[in-house]
Amino acid sequence: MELSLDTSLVFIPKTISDFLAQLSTMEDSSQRSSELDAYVKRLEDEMRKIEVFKRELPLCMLLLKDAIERLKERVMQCKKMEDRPVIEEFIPLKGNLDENGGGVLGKENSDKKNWMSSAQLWSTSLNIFEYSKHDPESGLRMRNEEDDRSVPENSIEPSNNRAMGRTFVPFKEQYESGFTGTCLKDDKEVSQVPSLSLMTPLMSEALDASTNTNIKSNNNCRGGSGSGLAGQLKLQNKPQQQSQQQQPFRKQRRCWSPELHRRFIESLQQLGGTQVATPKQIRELMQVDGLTNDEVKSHLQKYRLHVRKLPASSAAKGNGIWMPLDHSADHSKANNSQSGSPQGPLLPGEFAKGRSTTGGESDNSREAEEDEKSDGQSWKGGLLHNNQGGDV
DNA sequence: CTCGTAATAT
DNA sequence: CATATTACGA
Repeated sequence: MELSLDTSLVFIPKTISDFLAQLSTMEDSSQRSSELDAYVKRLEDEMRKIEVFKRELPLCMLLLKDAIERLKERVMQCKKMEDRPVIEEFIPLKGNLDENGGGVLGKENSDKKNWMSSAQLWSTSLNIFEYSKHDPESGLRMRNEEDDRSVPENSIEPSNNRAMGRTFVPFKEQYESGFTGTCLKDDKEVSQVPSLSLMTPLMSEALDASTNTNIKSNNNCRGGSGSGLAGQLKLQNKPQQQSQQQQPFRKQRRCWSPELHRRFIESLQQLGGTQVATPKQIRELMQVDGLTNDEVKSHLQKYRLHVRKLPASSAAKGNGIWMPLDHSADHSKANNSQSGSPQGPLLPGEFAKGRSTTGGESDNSREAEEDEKSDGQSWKGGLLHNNQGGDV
């Protein structure tokens, strides 16, 4: 449905040569140059857009830059002698400009154009976060189904199976099948929300170990981006000789989507607060496929920190604390099949916190744990302008 | 091993 | 600076 772009206003020539040719047919030279200008501007706009991905799309950048440059030359020429027919064959940009990483070799680059359209690029408040209000679990990869497909052949990291073999990340690109949310038997509206899926980090990427230039190509959250890995590359060069001291690849960063975070929060609450929940429990409760303990642990850490930092959230009104779990309008669902107490009193809150861990502080500020803003993306986004502490 | 936290990387 | 990953001690 993304084809409803308003391309009506601006025509999109098939090729730049096309464009130039068309341009040359124009009589009015001023129109010509303005057309040219507009086109250049559009090119520049787009280049700005993909600027973010310049690492992933170096060639695109190149092409774009080239095109812009040349067109600008045209503009110059145009402006100078306004009567010269501006035809000239342009360059490459012919029919198919597919050069996705390492050559997908015609396997199935058919949808390669989709990944962009489905991804909301250019962050700028596009959408990512607003559906967090009442969104269904749009695209989580639940692990209910245990659909762990076997690791593709190019898994470059056999030795380091964290979580003992159950957390390996499926490398399948998920932008096409998207979330395997279908596992939710409970009709949790497995909507076909475009984009928004659990981004699998796909840690191992084809990377040139010899030159140590690791291609960190797809690191954006949801774009599976290229990741052709259709099995055509001969990236079997798995350097195991230098396995001793080097671990050149850091795991791909996991992006905590609002969905994920939401689940995280819920699990957290069900477990009784940030302080009593343990990463493993949380992870198990979340039932998100591919999520590792460490990731949860890390997230927990961050979460705890933030929660500690800004304790009072909405104090202005006597608007006490609203239990952060109610938000969604209606979960009309029985309950999770977790433990023995279905639909029990959720939100046990946290009372006993005899955590005599390292500090032994028991006097400290009260429990500020459940101040989550109920919806994803909370601690930093919502409201951080309530400084009653005073200090700046 | 898991958990918590610090160090470190992006 | 924020966030995620890794390292390390308990």
